[in-house]
Amino acid sequence: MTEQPNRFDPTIPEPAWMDRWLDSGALRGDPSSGREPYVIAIPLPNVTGSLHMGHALNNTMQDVLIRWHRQAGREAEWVCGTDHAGIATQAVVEKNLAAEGIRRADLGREEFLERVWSWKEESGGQIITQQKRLGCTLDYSRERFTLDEGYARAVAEVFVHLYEKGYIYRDRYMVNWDPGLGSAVSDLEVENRTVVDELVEIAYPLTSGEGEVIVATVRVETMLGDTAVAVNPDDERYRDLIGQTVTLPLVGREIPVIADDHVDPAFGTGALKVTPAHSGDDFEIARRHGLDEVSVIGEDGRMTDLAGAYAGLTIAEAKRAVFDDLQAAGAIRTVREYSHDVPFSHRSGERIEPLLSLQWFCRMDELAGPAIEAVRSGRVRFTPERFGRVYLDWLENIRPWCVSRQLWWGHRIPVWYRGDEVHVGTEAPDGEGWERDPDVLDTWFSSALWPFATQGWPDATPELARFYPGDVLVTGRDIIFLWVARMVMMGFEFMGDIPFHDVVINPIIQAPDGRRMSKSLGTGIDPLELVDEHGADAVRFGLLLMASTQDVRFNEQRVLQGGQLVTKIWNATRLVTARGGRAGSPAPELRTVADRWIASRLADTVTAASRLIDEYDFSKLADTLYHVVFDDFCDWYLELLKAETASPDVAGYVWEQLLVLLNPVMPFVTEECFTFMPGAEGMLLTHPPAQAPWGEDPAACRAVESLIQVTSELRTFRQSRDITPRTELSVALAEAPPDLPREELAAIARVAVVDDAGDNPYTVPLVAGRILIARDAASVDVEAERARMGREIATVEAELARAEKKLANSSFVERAPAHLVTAEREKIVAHRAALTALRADLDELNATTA
RNA sequence: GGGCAGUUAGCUCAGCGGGAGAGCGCCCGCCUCACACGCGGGAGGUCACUGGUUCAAUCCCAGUACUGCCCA
Repeated sequence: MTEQPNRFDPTIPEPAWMDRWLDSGALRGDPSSGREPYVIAIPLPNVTGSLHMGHALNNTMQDVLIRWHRQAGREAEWVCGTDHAGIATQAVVEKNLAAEGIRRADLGREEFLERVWSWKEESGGQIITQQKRLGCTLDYSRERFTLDEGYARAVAEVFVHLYEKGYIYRDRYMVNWDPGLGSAVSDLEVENRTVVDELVEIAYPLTSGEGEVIVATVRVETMLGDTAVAVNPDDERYRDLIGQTVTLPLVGREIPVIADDHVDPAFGTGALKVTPAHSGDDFEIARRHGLDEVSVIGEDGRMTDLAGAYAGLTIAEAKRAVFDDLQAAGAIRTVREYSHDVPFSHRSGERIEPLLSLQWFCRMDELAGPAIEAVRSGRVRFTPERFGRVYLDWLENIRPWCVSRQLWWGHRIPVWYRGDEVHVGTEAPDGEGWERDPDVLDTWFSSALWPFATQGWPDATPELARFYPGDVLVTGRDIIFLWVARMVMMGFEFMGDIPFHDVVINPIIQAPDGRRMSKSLGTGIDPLELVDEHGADAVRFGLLLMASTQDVRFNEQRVLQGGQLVTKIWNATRLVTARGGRAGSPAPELRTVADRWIASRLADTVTAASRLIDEYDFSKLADTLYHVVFDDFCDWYLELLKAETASPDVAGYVWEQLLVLLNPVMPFVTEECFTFMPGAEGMLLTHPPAQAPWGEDPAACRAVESLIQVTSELRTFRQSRDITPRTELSVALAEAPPDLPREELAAIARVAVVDDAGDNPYTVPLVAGRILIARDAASVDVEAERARMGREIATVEAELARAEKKLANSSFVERAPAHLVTAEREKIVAHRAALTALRADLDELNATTA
């Protein structure tokens, strides 16, 4: 064993420790070990991604869990890998190509995909390396990619199965068309933004020639595809018109006026133009009434042939032209500004174009049933609990999922066509002339299979048998619908069981100013830079401290606090070993009150830490460990050890246990320190869990609490009288708590315990009782002392008055619990005694100096 | 429009029926034989507002005002 250096540079040993953990084989879960598995599937990062603050927190939380349970003897498997991330990855490669002046279409599908694969091999998956820097003990040996061969087989299998069950179907239906992407996207990939548009009122003349109906729209160009005008059946203004027809201006089509409850009489004129092919709401109305669906806008963002004279124009051009023509025809009534919410694509940021398109959908109702029941029954539990409600609300109102995407990078839909024939299967059909569906599946379709596809499904592998279901999912609330709910649904459908029993929602860490942390806003903070600066342990600790049940602003001070703990751990190790503390020994004998106290504190901490892990309260866990190290172990126990009122073997034993407890949170410094403890064997990574075989010792705790209280009072006394810490005070403890450990007090507070504090001593009141300090009359500043005593007396008088007032309230005495009433009575006795003593002191002071 | 959070010390956050806590910052002492990246002492809060329940409310209930997020 080498000697422990004076100072610790956290960044130096980190890579070495990661290598040792990897070499140990302990990160690879062994399905044949016979131990109870503990499995976490990581929220798979995009292969294009790099580690941001959200990942850093999320991954640290998981690493704490996996390390804790690994120490506890569970067969730990933390599933590792990346997502092919269809849109994001394709976009990166397209951007690189654009720099060379090449477009995707120039290359063709095959060659483009080759480029994507080679990009993936060279530049993808950087995040895996970054996870190692954070100290994450993922099973890197089983790293998976959602587009690797086995995974692709699972995806095709799932598609075919769902198709055969009738859940997956192809339909021409209203979709969210993302013009920037040139693809449909799901409802979940759309966000509403408030925009100001021009609301135009257009007059549609009644075909009968008697009057007109005025409709309002922000999408003038879509009037070319109108197939009805709808009014509310209860709207008096239009009651007579229902059943009549109007003639569509510019187009000349005769379209009916229909009644539908969905129409809001208060909006616009109360008459709604119905464009089934280009509005979700209108589409619903049209399906209810069997109206024609006329698509006037195509997937290329241009007007179709059905738009007649406007065919080929872009949407913007058509908008202008139609408006001008309506104006010329005298059909425009009013134009005004109108603020409303419209959908935008999460992906491209462009305004969504709702249109009819032939796509693959998955019906979700049946799949949702068991997933709803799992959470309702508590088999799957959310932390914080309220997110279970969010999950249920969505599943209870679930709609079909558009699973096809018009991209190249992804799982190609396993469907082949030949004329009117359709073949759905994991393999291409026999025979000539079959063409495969060009579309790929929504990336979330494949990530929904993550918990079992990573274990070899559909093959019956040993891993699948042991590592499914997993235990915990730790993730962000933004993907409760996109991912969590779908994993539960797919888990039931294909494994017949839940994928995990706990879902822990990690908070979102905002920028220090409260804005979102984002690269584009320039508000991002790179966790790896923090690791460079402060070390991974400090960053992990700081993030955990920030991890409450609500969103928090990033606070670098928490990372600094982690850095302080790292230093403290380092130095405490030096002291413990210098005093002869060892690791690897059996539980030692407790010889002193200090020993009994720290043993009790350890027992308490082991219990608390275990409970906090079970409750996923990482912030409290970090805080608890911080305070037991700083306050209990270093501030008091090590001081008592230096004063030789505690035992080195106990110090060594307790410190080893504390290092074990701290290890899941701060793996690097604890492993490093452990190596400097004589007798230490192996790594903390696989060390047995912390033990405190003595249980709690309330008597020792009370004694040390008295010691701490009296010591603190004496320190305050010194400070207020400008008495240096080195000056020994003579203190009479006659009225101090009887269990106050005197030898310890003498050593730690630098006092001489005397029987008689002489004439006219200082009185220091305690919570219960008081101590007397001998006075050196020569050093007294009489005026200052008189003032201090006056303040002291006033404080105690106020306390006394408060207690008396409480007891004077008969309702309190009658209704409050007896122990509280008793406590107040005892306070009165103590306060009166203290007052008597203080007043006597003051009289004495006045008398001797008069 | 519906829902969910939040409003506590200068800052970031805990606490959640019986006398307000932490870390940092601030002020004052200490180079005390592990640590000055340290130790000790201290100042600093009508716990957003208004009502209600209770012997007792920062904590429970109702409402108001802001702030953030989700769904439509």
